[in-house]
Amino acid sequence: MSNFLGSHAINMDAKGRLAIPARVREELQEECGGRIVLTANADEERCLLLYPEPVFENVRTQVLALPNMNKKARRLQRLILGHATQLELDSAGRVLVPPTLRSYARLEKKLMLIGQGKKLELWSEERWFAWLDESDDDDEMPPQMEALSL
Amino acid sequence: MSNFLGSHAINMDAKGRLAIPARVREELQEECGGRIVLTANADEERCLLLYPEPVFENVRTQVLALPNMNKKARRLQRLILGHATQLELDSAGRVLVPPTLRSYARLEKKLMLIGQGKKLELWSEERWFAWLDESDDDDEMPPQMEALSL
DNA sequence: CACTGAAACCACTAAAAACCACTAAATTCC
DNA sequence: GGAATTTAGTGGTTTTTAGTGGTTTCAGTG
Repeated sequence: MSNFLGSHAINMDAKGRLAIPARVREELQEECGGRIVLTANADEERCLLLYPEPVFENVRTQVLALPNMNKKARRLQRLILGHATQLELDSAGRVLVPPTLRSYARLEKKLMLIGQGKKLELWSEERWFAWLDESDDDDEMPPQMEALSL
Repeated sequence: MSNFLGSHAINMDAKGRLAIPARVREELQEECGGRIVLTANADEERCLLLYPEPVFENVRTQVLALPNMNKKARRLQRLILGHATQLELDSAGRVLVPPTLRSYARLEKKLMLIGQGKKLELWSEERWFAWLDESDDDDEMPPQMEALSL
């Protein structure tokens, strides 16, 4: 099972292609032969999520199974399923990010790729740094988190 | 079973024809030989739903079976059944959207086609982006959704 | 019989995908 | 520590395919 860690600054070229860092590329080759799924993040942060294809299968199944007469559930479905795109790395180890995803996450040239265990997050560099500066007074801590000792 | 994913920006021409993106077109050919049903969405979002014909058969059966002394149920029946139109792709892979459906969903030139698993949603681009920017404070989260780890 | 509107057909343009070559950076060996 | 070799990253070019728009033909209607 994959285990993506660390953050990488990467550039997207004029055609919307972005070179996956070599380290990450190796992990992806091993895990899924370079077959990945890129989709939108469901919460309010406008970033993209990059899954190895077999990992996304679980996500897809879970999201499809939600009761879709509920408004929040429909929103999640539209965001996750409605943006999910299967992609493959090109001969140089790059992926072409579809225009709809590019504009959803407001991606321009400078991006950040953030390892998050079974998946990676893809942010516009600007938004990533802005998010780092934010504080999070509003929400409550789940009980499992209270018990952590890091 | 079909599995529509991802979003596509597409244009409708002056005759009301819209070109189904090649990826989606292939799936539709395989699933139902290009025989599809287009109908209205039942919830408050004014978009259209695009089903492979055999998948719509299930929907039709379920909706017909609803007890229709209830106002909400009657509304659902009128919207879904009353707008359902069977269509086929033309030689160039396009469908002609009937005028009533066009005006129901306020479709103009720029549209978005959104994969939602067994079906696709068709939105006016303007409305889709407006919906994306909405927040959804009002409704409650179903328990299955609380438990998700994506 | 003429006219209107829709549907099928056909041709062209533009965009995407695959291919290829170069530059820059890092690592290794002398 | 410096030079050489390998590898990562970048950009451009060509080829194919997808998308768009117009034209003709057929059917229905006044």
